[in-house]
Amino acid sequence: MNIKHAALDSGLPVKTIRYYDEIGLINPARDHNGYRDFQDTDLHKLNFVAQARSLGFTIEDCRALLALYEDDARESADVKRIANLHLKEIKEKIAKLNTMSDTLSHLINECAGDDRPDCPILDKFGKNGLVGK
Amino acid sequence: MNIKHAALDSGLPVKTIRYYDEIGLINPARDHNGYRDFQDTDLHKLNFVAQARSLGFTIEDCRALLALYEDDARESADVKRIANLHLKEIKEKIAKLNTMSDTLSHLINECAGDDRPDCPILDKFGKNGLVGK
DNA sequence: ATTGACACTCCAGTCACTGGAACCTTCATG
DNA sequence: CATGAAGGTTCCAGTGACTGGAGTGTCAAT
Repeated sequence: MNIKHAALDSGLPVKTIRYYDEIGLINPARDHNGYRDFQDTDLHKLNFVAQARSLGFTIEDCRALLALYEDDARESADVKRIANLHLKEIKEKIAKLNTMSDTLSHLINECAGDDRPDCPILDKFGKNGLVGK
Repeated sequence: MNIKHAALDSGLPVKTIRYYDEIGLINPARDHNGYRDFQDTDLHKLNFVAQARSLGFTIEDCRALLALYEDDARESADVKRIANLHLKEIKEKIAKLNTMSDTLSHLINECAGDDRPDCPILDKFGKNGLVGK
């Protein structure tokens, strides 16, 4: 199976699949002409990685998860630990973005958004952090 | 005022300030010895950028906002437009992360997290996308 | 024989820094 | 005056996870 098929199957761009090969996340066989030849296990891995990436796991997480996936003697606790760490990071990101969103929404609401120069957004950026120095 | 003072004043790392100089976001004067010499306007700009960056604006956004900040003839509508675009991006990121968080939480809840290999997280990663092919 | 759609590798760029090496300046101390 | 510490400088490389492009090779069909 050629790389285009693998791309269609996994939903990943061809370029990304080549990249995953380059960094050793997958290791497809090669045809006589040098073309990658994807077996079912390769497609399986690509789908696995695509799923994990879509949930925001890093490539290194994916590497670890793939290793566990292929390890019959794995302990689900190891998987859960990685997932929980990642969930924590996601939640931290959400919290940060919510703070940004709230602050920015507030500033935007106060800005007239007309043809005059007065702007609470710029005021806030400019004056904060200098007050009291 | 030397770069360390500027760093303490703005809360930005020294390296970051040098980087902002390199990309032309600031343009501090130089002493006879080649050291950067920060004036009040430079500190002002650094604080401005630090504020904007903490709200997630890109460097190019910061450049545009700084230009507006220094333009007496600006229209607040221009500022508001940039801010609104950015807010939209933030909200999209939050939505994506919330989806990730929900999916992952669900999977984690179903995983025993013990010494046995069975793991719904890996099952989901491995089998999804292949079903029905 | 040629065309078009594939495939391949390698290099550069993205974004916003960050770390490190190698070097210079300034000031205080022995 | 030598030395050392603590500041400053530049330049280069690396981060993560791709992505775009150049230049080239292969294959099937016309």
